[in-house]
Amino acid sequence: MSTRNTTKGARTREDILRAAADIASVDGLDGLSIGRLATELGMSKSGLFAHFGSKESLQLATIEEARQRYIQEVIEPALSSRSGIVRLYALCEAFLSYIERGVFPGGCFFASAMAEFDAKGPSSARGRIAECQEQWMTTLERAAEGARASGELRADSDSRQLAFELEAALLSANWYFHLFHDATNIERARHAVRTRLSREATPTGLHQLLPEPRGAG
Amino acid sequence: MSTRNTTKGARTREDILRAAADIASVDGLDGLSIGRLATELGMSKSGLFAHFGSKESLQLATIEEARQRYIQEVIEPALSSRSGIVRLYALCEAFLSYIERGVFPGGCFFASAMAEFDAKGPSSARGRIAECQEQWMTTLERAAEGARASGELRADSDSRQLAFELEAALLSANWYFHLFHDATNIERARHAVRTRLSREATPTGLHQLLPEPRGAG
DNA sequence: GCTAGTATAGCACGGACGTTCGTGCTATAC
DNA sequence: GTATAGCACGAACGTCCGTGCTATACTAGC
Repeated sequence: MSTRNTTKGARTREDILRAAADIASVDGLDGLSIGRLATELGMSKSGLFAHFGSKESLQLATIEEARQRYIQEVIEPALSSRSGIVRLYALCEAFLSYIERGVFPGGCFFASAMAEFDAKGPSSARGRIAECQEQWMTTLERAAEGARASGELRADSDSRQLAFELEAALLSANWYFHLFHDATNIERARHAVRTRLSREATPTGLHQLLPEPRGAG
Repeated sequence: MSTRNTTKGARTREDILRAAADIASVDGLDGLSIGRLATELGMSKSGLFAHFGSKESLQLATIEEARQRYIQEVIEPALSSRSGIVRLYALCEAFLSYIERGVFPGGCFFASAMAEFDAKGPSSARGRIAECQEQWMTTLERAAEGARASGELRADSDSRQLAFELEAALLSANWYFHLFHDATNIERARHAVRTRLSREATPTGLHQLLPEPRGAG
């Protein structure tokens, strides 16, 4: 698949980054250590290190790897829904599914990273994480704005506020699901998303949210 | 004040724990290092270490210190409000104010700690953090339940669900406020809390939420 | 099949970590 | 005035960290 058709070095690099993203989702990007990563992959510290040249560079590359996975597992599936309130809803559902599926073993990589760097001083990793988070919020906001423009959300709807509230529910689902090992928290977020969207929807939008009438496929 | 009236060792211990809670709110309980803590306080690593005997014990004690601060700065002020929807609202406002005031330099200590231990394996620190978080959720839930019992929230209201959604807004306020250095996110949470409570409130409850009529003080 | 170049391993470094130990202050108790 | 307890100190430990340097193994093109 994505391996082959490329040089050996590039392939091991990908292997490294996959493992790095998994570990970092659990232990954080600072907790990710080169020695442990090398052991886990059965290679030497220095051999692994040579691929990146610095820990900071490894962290940045790991973020990009996680970003690709996020796009593939959350964004793209949802963007295949037609725009409007359905897409907005699909984005939320795609996120919750991504948590349930355990795409990263430590829960959402970006939630973990955001929390880790939240209050720390500036660094390139922190900056990149903030960019990613901002971009995700904007994705939600644009979807809401699209739904509003096509009359599926109320005209006086505040898209950024709505995005904030939806994201709040999604994030909390992630935290409490893992902290208490209790999937009920994902259902709570689901419920919150649905009622919040229903409240903000116009009758037209509400109709889009309901299951398709028979014979539509 | 709280110093004096106690032995010297106990006072230093308090000083240590105050600094430890501040540092841990920024760098996490694992990122909290004994050497750095000692340097910050102008004392020796070993002298400081002797107060606790192990890093794990220091972490536990730091959690208790943070818990006391949280109770003093969030819980107690809110519990002085009379029970019902007003108290529930006061709890949310007290939390947001606690974030704004910067009671911990790294934002909410327990939010940081929850995120840090979220996906990690069991440890005494993780267990204690989960307990604290559970207790806070229960505090919100009980306040909601009280409001429902006294007819200020709708009879079919789901108190735990409401607590989850309020907490979601509060947590996200904390994350995004610090990540983007933008206090707008606190206002968004404020707005979310108010509308969510208004939606769930009965006419009686709604009246409680509005500013007091003149002459009431 | 030899050579160029890339990929990995080996080894050593300086520093920070948690932890232990022996020692010296500085009060209080006798 | 001497014995005792509490508190803090400096030095050292073993381990792990990120990072360099150097040599060896592999791989690809002629």
